[in-house]
Amino acid sequence: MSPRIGLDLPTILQAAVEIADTRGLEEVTLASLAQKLAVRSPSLYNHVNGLSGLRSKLAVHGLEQLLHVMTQAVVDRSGDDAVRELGKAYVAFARAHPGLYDATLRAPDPQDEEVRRLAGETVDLVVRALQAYELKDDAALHAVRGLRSLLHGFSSLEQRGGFGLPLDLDVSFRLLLDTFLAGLHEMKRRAKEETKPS
Amino acid sequence: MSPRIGLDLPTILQAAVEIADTRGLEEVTLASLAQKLAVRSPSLYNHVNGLSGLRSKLAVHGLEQLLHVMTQAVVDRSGDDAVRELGKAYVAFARAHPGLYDATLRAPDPQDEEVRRLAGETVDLVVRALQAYELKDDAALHAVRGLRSLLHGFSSLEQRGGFGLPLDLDVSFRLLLDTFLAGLHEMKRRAKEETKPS
DNA sequence: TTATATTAACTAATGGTATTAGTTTTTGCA
DNA sequence: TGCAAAAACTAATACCATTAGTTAATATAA
Repeated sequence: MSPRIGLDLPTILQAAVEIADTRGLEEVTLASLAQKLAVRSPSLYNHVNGLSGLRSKLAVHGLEQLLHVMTQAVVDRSGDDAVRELGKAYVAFARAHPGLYDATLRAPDPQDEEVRRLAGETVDLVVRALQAYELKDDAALHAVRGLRSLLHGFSSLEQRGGFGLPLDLDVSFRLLLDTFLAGLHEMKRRAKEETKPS
Repeated sequence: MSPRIGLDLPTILQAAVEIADTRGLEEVTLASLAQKLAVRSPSLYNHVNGLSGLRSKLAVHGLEQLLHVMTQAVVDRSGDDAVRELGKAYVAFARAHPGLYDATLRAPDPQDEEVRRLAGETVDLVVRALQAYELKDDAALHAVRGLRSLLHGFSSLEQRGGFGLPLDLDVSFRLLLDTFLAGLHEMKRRAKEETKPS
């Protein structure tokens, strides 16, 4: 029923994450992974459906971890505080796991059931964090997209060294989040204005 | 002095852009490019320094075009209007040239002189567009980073189909920009408050 | 007009990649 | 003790980038 213990998926993923985070996602090849695991590359096909299968599993693995740290960040918080901690957790994850973070964004098939489930859970989490702003209907979902755009954009550009300026990155990030939050408050105020014009 | 007319760099870049925008940046290989140009792949080495050289030239080419459309977008505009048009131009470029846009973000060497020059010019352009908000010192540069994060994040996620929700993307983008601008105004107001407390 | 130098494009060869087919070997269980 | 399952293996194929060395076209000088 179960011959040869050998490799297992968690071991493989751990090694792949290590390569991705230290050498970059492009360096995660079946060849480099097999070498790291002291195995011949065809052997990996017993655990993973080729390179594309490995990338899918890596993406799911990353999304799970990202959702986890985001979930931890918002427990017992609400409003600006929750959003700020959420943002810090997101950026911290991308910094700690640049390759794995990269992998989460190359989910080959958005059709993948697991990916869709995790994406949905993440959206729900952020919607809850944004409750304090009393956004109605689709507005909350648009805000989720906005926040995600901002977090991903900052993380992505930071990783690629896209910010050429000699300026403190943490300050930039804090200001960006502050500006967005101030904007959310303003939108909330405007919405109230409309409802009951003096 | 000049034998065999044959290929030239503009022709090569045009073909590469076409492949990138239709099939994705990963599909831009020396092999696929050579086939499209009805030439053997080693011949490309007479014009471009291998695959990495091609990617560099593609990145510069994309940055030039992006800077151009952004420049056109802000002429004779200022304040919210300028920023909104800038944002719309950025997103429109990324939508029209997904592969080329992708290439601009994988500049292998941020040391590249041409890349640095274009990046600097782009920053200057955006700083000018943000003049109306009277941001002092580094604040303007932080705001540039913020705006760029938001624009890149939205474009990147849109391209990767990262937004699973069935929600109008243009509305999301407009709201995001509005929120950011409202935030900028609020920051400006707060700064004035500090300067001359009533 | 002819000869030469320049250089683009070529062929051939090498090494790295993923992938498939088919074989060997280990190990749990009958 | 032997059998079946499955993991890891070897061998082979196809595609990729890249380099070395050859062929051929053309602008310019003689």
